[in-house]
Amino acid sequence: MGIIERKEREKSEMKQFILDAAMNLFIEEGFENVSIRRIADKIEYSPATIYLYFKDKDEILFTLHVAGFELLHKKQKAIQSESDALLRLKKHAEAYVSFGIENPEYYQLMFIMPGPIAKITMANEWSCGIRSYDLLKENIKDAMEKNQIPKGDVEIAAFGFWSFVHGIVSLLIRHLTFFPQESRLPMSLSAIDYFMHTIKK
Amino acid sequence: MGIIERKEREKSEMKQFILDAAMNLFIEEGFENVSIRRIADKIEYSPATIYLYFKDKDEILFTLHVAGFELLHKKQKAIQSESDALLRLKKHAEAYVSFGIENPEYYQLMFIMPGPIAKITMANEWSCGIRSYDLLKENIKDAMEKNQIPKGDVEIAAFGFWSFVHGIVSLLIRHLTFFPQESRLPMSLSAIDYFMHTIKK
Amino acid sequence: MGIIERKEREKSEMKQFILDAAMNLFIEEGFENVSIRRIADKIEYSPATIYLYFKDKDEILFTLHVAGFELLHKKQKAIQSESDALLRLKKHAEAYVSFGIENPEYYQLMFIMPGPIAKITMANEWSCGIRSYDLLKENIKDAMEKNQIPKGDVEIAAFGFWSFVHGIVSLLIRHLTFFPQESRLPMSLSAIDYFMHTIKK
Amino acid sequence: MGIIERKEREKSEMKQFILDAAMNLFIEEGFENVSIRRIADKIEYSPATIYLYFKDKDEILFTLHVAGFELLHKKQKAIQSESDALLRLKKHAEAYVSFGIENPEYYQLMFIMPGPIAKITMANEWSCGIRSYDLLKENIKDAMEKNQIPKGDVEIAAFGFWSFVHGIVSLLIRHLTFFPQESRLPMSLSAIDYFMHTIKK
DNA sequence: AATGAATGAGAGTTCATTCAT
DNA sequence: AATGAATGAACTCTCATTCAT
Repeated sequence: MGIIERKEREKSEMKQFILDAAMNLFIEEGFENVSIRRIADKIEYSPATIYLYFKDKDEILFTLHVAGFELLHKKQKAIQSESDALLRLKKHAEAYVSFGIENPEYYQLMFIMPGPIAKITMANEWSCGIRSYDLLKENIKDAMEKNQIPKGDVEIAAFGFWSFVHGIVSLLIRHLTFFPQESRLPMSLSAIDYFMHTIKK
Repeated sequence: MGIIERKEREKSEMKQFILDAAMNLFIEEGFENVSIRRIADKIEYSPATIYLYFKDKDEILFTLHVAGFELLHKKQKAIQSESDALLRLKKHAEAYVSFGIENPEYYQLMFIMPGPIAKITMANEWSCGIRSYDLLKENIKDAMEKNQIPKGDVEIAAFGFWSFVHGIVSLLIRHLTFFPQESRLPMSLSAIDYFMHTIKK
Repeated sequence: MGIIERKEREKSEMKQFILDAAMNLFIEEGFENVSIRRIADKIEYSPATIYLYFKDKDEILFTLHVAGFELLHKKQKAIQSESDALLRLKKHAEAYVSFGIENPEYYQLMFIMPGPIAKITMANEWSCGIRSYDLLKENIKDAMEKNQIPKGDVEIAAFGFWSFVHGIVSLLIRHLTFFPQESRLPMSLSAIDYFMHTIKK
Repeated sequence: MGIIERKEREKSEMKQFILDAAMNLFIEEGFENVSIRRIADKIEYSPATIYLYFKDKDEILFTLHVAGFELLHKKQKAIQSESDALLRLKKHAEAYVSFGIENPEYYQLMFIMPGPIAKITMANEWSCGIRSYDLLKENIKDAMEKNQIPKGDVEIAAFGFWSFVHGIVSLLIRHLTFFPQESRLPMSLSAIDYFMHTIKK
């Protein structure tokens, strides 16, 4: 039994090795420069080897995608302990935005790039994303019930809320604002602050 | 005299023909599949012919880009006549979102795709985008001054506002919501409605 | 009659116009950047127009080639009045080398580039070159007869002599020496000087 | 162990295969017709395969270039044992010229073609050529010191000497003489002979 | 388990040239 | 006389992927 387990452990270690390399390339050189060959060069294996661990390039991207959602979800669960619904909502937004700013390459993969997303929606594997969205809806519902924000259709409010934070990250990632690098997070937090302030009943 | 005019008309028609083909490819096959050759195939001309009308691929993308901004700006100017500041702000949002939903391929080119954006920001040609953003800031300032929305830093409020609508369009374009095609616009308008309702002082 | 003549004059003026443009491009941008389109751009005519005056690109190069020989021949005839055979030989060498250094692009066309030369030898149009070569042989024969240089096979001596000066120009044109631009001519003259000094009986 | 060696041998055989094909194309079709595709066609491999063995086209040309210098240098070292300085100089010339006549395609690559030369001088990789030139200068200096040829500036004399032999080869390669193929070498040797005879003090 | 070798398909671009007008 | 419009053929190079070993 030990042998099989060891083999499996080794296999998954190698997978992780490849994923790390891919993600690094991603960060350092941008999406369009991530190629199988480049990944292989980076880990000092041959391109063919990668195909022993992943069916094709898409599978690599998809796996990274899922890992990204794991990371985001962890961040969001961490603030779920906050008891005040409105504050929790705010922290939720802050966590989301800071995740996006700190991990722009993951964010891109998860929410912006057309290729991987298409694959994922097709594969009905969006479940990992839905989990996070459900958390958001719960928080909104809670805040509405506690009369902290105006009542309304939860689905729509959640969509709006998500749009807001997704918009912040998207604009920043694409450098569509002229905020200097270091003031991105503070500016975003200020925007969230203003928004939460106005929404408060 | 008529001859010159006809030639010019034909030339610009051909240009438009190429642009249309490029845009169609865009919609149908996604950005990474838009190549000079594919465009040429589509219009049943040789690849070399395209270079008679556009300097290179970037010029095609850039032209589409500018045309997109033209379209958006026109939509926004149309609602600028609204005298009530808050309502104007709302209409502004609605116009933006409906532009994005109606012209997803333009929107993608203008605000989502990495390639062209880099070229454009470099080329200091972002001016067409700024024009729209300035309109937004004016409207917000006006609404603040008229005490219709909470006072605050205009820059930040504008960033938040833009994030909100940009987020809506981005999510819809990437099919990250499960709203059926036909209910996208109504859902978006509802979200804007809820948002404008909460922001109102 | 006048009309026909005028037409012909205009035709040959246009030909010269094209040739000048080609040669300029040659000088300014190097051989590989001389294209029909570039020539056309330069003279502000369409590429097709050029084909009204020249059968194809090769004919342009060939014509320039002949013009180069004309220039060289003129230079050589100018020193032919020198009565001392040895001195005449020296001046011959100097004229050749200075022609090459002053008109590197012509020289290239005439003696270095494979394409045009192949065409020319095929077309048996080398006559213009032979004329210059014959002058050289005469001068050598004269110097031998006057006992100014060692007697020997005139054909061989002429070949050696030509090789010497051709070698000088070729090396300089290809920047195979590290002499700075301005000292090329003096260095070449010194080399000729040394050579003529040693050859003197 | 044998496996690795065999693989390496095969790899270098393939490299040589490509180089040979390139060189053949060179000879048969001239420089401007040497393209990656043509090489690939010739060896009946796909163009992409070539990139497994050479980084790019320049590397192929550069490799051929260096091989040429290796060949030339070997020939020159072989006659360096000659003790008489003047005779050594003569043999030097003969070796150079016979190298050029026997390997016209190498010679062209090394000393005549514009493209590769530019790359090489830039890359400061001209060292292989300088090695040969230094040998020449030594020989000339030696002959001057031994009073076998007229004293003078070594640099200039070397330049003149090199020009002479380079000129011979260049003229022959470009078929600018009408010597029949088989009498090229003898004619060249005769020319060297005459030249060495006249230079002798 | 790992890989060296190979490739088809495709990218953007430039060229000399033709021909109807 | 001049040209606008068009093109086929070529260029270098990169990619994801396969397969025998």
